[in-house]
Amino acid sequence: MDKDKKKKTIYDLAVLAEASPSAVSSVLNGTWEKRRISKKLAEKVMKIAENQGYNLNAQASLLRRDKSNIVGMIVPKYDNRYFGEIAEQFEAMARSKGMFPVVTCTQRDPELEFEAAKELVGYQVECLISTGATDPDRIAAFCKAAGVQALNLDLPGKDAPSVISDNYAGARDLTSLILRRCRSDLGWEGPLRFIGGRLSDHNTAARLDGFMDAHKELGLKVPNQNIQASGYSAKAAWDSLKDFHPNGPTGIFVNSTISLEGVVRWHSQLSEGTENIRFGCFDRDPFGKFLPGNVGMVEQDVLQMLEVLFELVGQPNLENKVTLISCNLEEF
Amino acid sequence: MDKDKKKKTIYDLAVLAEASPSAVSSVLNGTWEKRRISKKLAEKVMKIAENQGYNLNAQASLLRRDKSNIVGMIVPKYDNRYFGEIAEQFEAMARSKGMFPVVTCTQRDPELEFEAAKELVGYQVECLISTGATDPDRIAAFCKAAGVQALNLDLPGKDAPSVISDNYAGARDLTSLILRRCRSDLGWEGPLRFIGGRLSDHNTAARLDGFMDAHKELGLKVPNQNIQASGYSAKAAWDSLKDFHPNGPTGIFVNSTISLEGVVRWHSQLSEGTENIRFGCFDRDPFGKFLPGNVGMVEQDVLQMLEVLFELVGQPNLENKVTLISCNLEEF
DNA sequence: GCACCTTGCTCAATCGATTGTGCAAACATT
DNA sequence: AATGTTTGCACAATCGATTGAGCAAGGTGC
Repeated sequence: MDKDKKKKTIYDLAVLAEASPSAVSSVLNGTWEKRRISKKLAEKVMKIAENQGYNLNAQASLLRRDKSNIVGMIVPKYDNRYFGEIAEQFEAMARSKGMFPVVTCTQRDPELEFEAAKELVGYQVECLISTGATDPDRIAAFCKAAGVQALNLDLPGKDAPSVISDNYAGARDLTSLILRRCRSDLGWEGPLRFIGGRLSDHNTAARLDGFMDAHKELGLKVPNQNIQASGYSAKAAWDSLKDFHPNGPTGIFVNSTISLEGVVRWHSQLSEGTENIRFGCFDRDPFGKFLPGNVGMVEQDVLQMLEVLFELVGQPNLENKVTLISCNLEEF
Repeated sequence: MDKDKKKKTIYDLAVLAEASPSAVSSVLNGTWEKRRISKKLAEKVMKIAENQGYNLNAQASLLRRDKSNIVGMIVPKYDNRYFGEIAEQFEAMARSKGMFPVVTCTQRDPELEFEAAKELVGYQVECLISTGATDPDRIAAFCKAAGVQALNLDLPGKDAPSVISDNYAGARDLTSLILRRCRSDLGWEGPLRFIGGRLSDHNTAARLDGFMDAHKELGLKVPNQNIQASGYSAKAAWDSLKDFHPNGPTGIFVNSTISLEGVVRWHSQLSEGTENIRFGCFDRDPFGKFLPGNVGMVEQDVLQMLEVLFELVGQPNLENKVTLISCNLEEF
């Protein structure tokens, strides 16, 4: 049964079942009734397949069929809960819909993103989802040329439908919360600092808009040097704060949990005044709640995003519009 | 160029280049010099492929070739840094070695693990890595029957080579650290509690051994009710602590960051005495350092594990032995 | 007894790339 | 000029499964 290491094929089974390969194939892929194979032969074949340890060769099967049922996704990193949950839920939902998910992680590297996209298209994905991609339009263009559906998640593009969080509203509400808590906890009015992210990226820009508007509502002006969108890394966030030794109350809007790592490090290294600091973070981490000074986190609604996304999968001729999904603000 | 949505094939290119499909194929896969195709034709074909947006059909290519260069990995969850880093680094290392990684997340569900393993084998992976698998031996048996190499990571199995952390030593050292800090910070001698994990799983058992031995070294006995390996979930950890209101100093060994979430929740909900608690956690999280009461975390050496693992990939006739990788203990 | 339908399969083409073999033309050798 | 060698490619089989078409045996109706 497992004497010879070569994989069994339908031809091997056909010999054993004294039937034709096509009969074997139709039994194994469930079309045998449609093809008028007798129940007797079907059962015989299935039994033989079972104890020969037969396993379908996906390559051969996919090559011949017109639909692959594979959905591909690229994600930038697994270093935070947000993308981790996206990947995990995406896989679960795809499987529950009878599709085969392939997720690949591209390290926020534009070239790798594109290479991975090409590879996935080579694997005949029916739909390719670019999550948080640096250049989603380049991928969308490639997909279009290959006749593959492209969708964007988390970060929008103009050449494919996009499903993203309502970053503006989430950031505005978080900013208002931090400001309110600064006033109630510290008797301080603002303005806050904005730490992390990249202004060139759509989400950071939208969040900054919300940040500014929340200040405006209270008649507050934000000085330019308070905006430090220094990138997506803990070190960058720490660097942009390390020379800041507040001599009174202060508040910070932290743009992403990865930046939060740097902010918390800075916070913990201050020699004094840490009790006079309040901050909040766009994106959630289960440990965030227990960090001193943290007044709230924005949780992006991953499930809702993916549900909306999956409604688009397989739909032809979609408009390239952006769907906004509301976030949940959790106050501590 | 992208007028008709169908993908270009080597046959399309062959017509355009006025050459044979085999010539086109060898140009595109780099064997054209060996096959004595002229540089002139090669360049012509490459140019045509370029502006026709040609992309290799992986299915067709793999069907014909003997080596797929695909390495598959199943991971249980993306809800912690450890598995996230494993997935991310695995993909990066596989790519740097010219392999194509496929990682799939199986939610700690034994059936899904097995189904996913079968699917990956159907995709002709050359090696299948079971990470933290509930039943690695079942997967290994299946792989063996299909002639596919199986390897285990994080949790060992007896039917395939395994690369895992030195859980015993890591846990022993962490336990010693917590005990030491309990004495120095709180003037309390122990014994500690052990929270999280499953005793049926090898790693929890090994860590418990280390935990017990560290106590033994100090002549401490651990009562049975101090051992609460209640599973891998924050809620389970919280449940096993929620009725515990220490009336003096106490210390906890937390087995996994997911359990830590529950422990920290319990800790934060205590009405008094939180300053008399010390804990440490097996596995690292960047926010752990800032949690009040946390004296240290064990970081598993993912890079080293993967390097050792990749040395095994592709090797025939390996012994099914377990390789232990040392952990790093970080004290706060 | 003949036409016709149903049942239960088999045949052979096909998906797109790879690769061993073969062969004509160009070139070199004596 | 005859022979051998190299160059440059094309042919056709092949990987394993899928699927439209076809065919023989058996049954039915009149």
